[in-house]
Amino acid sequence: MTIQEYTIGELAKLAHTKVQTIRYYEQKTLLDEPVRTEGGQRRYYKAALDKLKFIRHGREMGFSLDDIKELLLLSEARGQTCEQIDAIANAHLERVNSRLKRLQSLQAELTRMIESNQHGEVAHCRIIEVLQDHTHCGEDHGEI
Amino acid sequence: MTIQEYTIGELAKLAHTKVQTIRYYEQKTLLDEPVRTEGGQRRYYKAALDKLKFIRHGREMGFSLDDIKELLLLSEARGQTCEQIDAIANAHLERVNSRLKRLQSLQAELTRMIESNQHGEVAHCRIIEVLQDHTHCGEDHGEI
DNA sequence: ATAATGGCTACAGCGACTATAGGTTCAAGC
DNA sequence: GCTTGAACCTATAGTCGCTGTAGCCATTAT
Repeated sequence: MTIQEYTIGELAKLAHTKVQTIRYYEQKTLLDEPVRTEGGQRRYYKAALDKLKFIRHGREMGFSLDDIKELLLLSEARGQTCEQIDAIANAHLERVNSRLKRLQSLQAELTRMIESNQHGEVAHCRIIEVLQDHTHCGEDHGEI
Repeated sequence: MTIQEYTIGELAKLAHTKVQTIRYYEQKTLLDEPVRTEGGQRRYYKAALDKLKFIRHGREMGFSLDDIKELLLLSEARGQTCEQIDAIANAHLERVNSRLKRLQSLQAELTRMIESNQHGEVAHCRIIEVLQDHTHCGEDHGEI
């Protein structure tokens, strides 16, 4: 009985990723270089699948690849406190919070703009007016 | 008395943009090619400033450059109804709404994860646990 | 033995900028 | 008129996180 190996395609399917994405993560050193067949094809063990799932889950939660790289490192440093991990997660939450605020005021402004439109001629289109003149806006809005 | 001209740097300042961004918009044909001095430097009239402000305002509201290009075109087609303009704005609002939803559930999940953390050793770090195992999540979350 | 499938590398492209290098032009002060 | 320095010019590469392509090679099933 030999231990189970996966091809890159199987790994991709199991982690709901694309093959290229896996190779990209390897290039960015988030995934270790796997063993290769004599012909040069990648073969993975289950540990790689776990790591890949960790990365994908982190991405789904909006962490950057750099954040995830550090989280992976820290997660292997057992025995220490998880202060740093907490800090990364909190910093990310703050970014999400501020994006949320901006998106909410953006939504309000778009809704207001669209609702006040009279659907008449372009010459009196409220949407164009608002875009032309910032003072029509009720709030300040930064980037998205 | 001659009509007022702006250098690219003045235009940038007035529209709170960077000089490179203006050249980028010209390259992407959102801004017309301006007149040039004998030495080859760009000189702008006020119409270009208005257009640039329109573009910036659209970007702040999250419209893509392609959307803005079309909005600019439509805004100059006076006499027609603004159905198409309305459609672009509504499509954008829908994108904003769905991004908002995803971001809200992401925020909830991040908050839950961080709050349930015991701040102990990495071996028992709840944040790492959640990232390792998707079943810890209360909700499905797509991309950001 | 062959064909189908899947793997390999290397590179280009997305969107909306931003930054850099290496050179030229302009406006102001002397 | 001359010099200086700031602002301008073009062209190109980099950002982030992938995704897609081209042209070739390996593996597996029949």
